[in-house]
Amino acid sequence: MDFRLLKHFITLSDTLHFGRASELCHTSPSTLSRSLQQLENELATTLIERDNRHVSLTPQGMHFQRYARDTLDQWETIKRTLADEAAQLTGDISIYCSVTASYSFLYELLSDFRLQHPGIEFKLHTGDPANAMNRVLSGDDDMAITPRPRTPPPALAFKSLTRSSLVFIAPTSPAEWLPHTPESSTAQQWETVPMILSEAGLSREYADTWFRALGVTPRIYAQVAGHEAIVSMVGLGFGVGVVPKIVLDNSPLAESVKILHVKPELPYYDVGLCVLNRRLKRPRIQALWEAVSERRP
Amino acid sequence: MDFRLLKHFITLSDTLHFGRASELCHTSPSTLSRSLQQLENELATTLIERDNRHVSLTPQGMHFQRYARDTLDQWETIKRTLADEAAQLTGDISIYCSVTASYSFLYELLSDFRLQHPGIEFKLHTGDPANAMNRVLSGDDDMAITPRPRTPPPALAFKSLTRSSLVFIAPTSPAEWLPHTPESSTAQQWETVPMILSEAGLSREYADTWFRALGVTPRIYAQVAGHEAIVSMVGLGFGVGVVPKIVLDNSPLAESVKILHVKPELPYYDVGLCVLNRRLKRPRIQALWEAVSERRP
DNA sequence: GACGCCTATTGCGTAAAACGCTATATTTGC
DNA sequence: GCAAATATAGCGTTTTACGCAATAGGCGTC
Repeated sequence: MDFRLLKHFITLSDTLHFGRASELCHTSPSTLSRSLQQLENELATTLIERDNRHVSLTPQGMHFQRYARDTLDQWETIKRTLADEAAQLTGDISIYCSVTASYSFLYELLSDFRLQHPGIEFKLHTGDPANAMNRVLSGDDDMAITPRPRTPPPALAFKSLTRSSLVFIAPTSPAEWLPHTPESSTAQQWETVPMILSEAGLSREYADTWFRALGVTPRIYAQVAGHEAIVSMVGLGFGVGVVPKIVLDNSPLAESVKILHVKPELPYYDVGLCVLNRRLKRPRIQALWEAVSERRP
Repeated sequence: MDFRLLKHFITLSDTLHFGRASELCHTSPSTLSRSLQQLENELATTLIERDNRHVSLTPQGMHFQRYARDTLDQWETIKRTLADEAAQLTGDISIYCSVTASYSFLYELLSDFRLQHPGIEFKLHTGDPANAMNRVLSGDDDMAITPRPRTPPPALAFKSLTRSSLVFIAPTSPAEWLPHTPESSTAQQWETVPMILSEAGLSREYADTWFRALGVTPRIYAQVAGHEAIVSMVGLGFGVGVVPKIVLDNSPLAESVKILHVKPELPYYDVGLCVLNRRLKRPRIQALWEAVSERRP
């Protein structure tokens, strides 16, 4: 069923005259006759009673006329609607990040963008930054805020937002296992410290590297998913943790812990936004990506 | 826009895979690809984001998917509806007849038919029987109950319902101009009688013929449209009228008038149903026509 | 009552378009 | 890095659609 058939039928049912209708449709009477035949075959119904001299609608024809008009109207409506939607970006963008990132970066990142593109909805998923890249690679989320790995997968595009340092944190309450001179680290003063580390992710890798350089196998008290939980456990006095400083700055438990200024310091790392290269073709993703580039000159 | 494009799009948006969708559509992947291109061209929008390895719906695609499903649903619905309507006759049948006919014939004519074809509505127009054939010939009404003329127009089909005689009627109240011996008519006793006749139609023609045979030019007191009004005027004592006996039999004023048994008697005539031959092709008209044939064995 | 006009329909030759096969480019997983 | 997967463009063939001209039938008119 082609919409041209509907147009032909409507014109015909308005004029009740094949010759005049064919002119209005910019076609020949024979084409119009065949259009109507095709329509009536598909519907297995007579829509227009006609002979060489008279043309009139059957009851079914009147009914079908309403259908045809509605259908063409709806077609015009969807065309206009889709054009409007294309002009104004719409759809969802899902972002995966840590709770900390949702506090610290996101507002700044999205506040302007939301005003500029009110048709776009954001779906925010928070969780352990260690999963961030996989969530993007698997397509579960469009974007993620994550520490930039040393060698990002080629399918991902990366954009730095800020740098942050990893820090050791200890409870402010006293504990006998606290290293006495964290500024000059010795192996033996760290061997008995109960450590609270990430299960995985860059902070864990950096911490492991740090201990290996010191020649120490740390006593791991707990492995935690999510940096925020590390702050909690350290604040409760369970041990010493390693977290990005930015997590500490945004933590409501910052008072319960203190930074241990160890030597050598843990490395800085980039925190940035990542996205699948191929999703950058999506207009709304591309728009956000570029908005991030142009932010804060 | 062809509905096949919509089907292709829906299958594609369900499977998100050109190969599998093409099998479901019983076509080739290249056809499917071109269907989608055509659709996107007509809509000037990207519906499906795709590369050699991934297929996904855009926001517009999701919106259009709803439209496409609705549209195909509506198409199936109208097909079913029209098929039902075709199985059960529907539409209007308009009938023109005199008030008398509407009392006397119509109930009998239509009562069974209405039960058998509840989808058909009747539009009843009453008026002077003299107009009946013209109403049908011009297409204003589908059918009419009318006296059968001596030579019916070739475009009309005719079917007798009953015979009726024309009668002279006079007021029951005395009047000096009343013919004293209607049974043996003489010219002079009729010349002064105030006659109340139809303006036109068969009853008028027959009356004229009757008077001409008698060699009398009647004194016409009033020319009336509609036999029922003749009974009224005669009942009020204005003169002598000529009406079909059946009108008298159905008149509430029958008590106010009496039949004059004139010699020679006015002729009988057929009262029947007429319809345009070409309208007999309409199923509902044909059904009624045949129901009339089979009525009352 | 025969003739001529009007008009929907059909036959047929041509034009267009749609289809499927194949090759290609590109991506992904091992 | 290689092989498998897959959407798409090119191209030859088939199918479909179009319009012209002829046909058939109804209707008004002389």
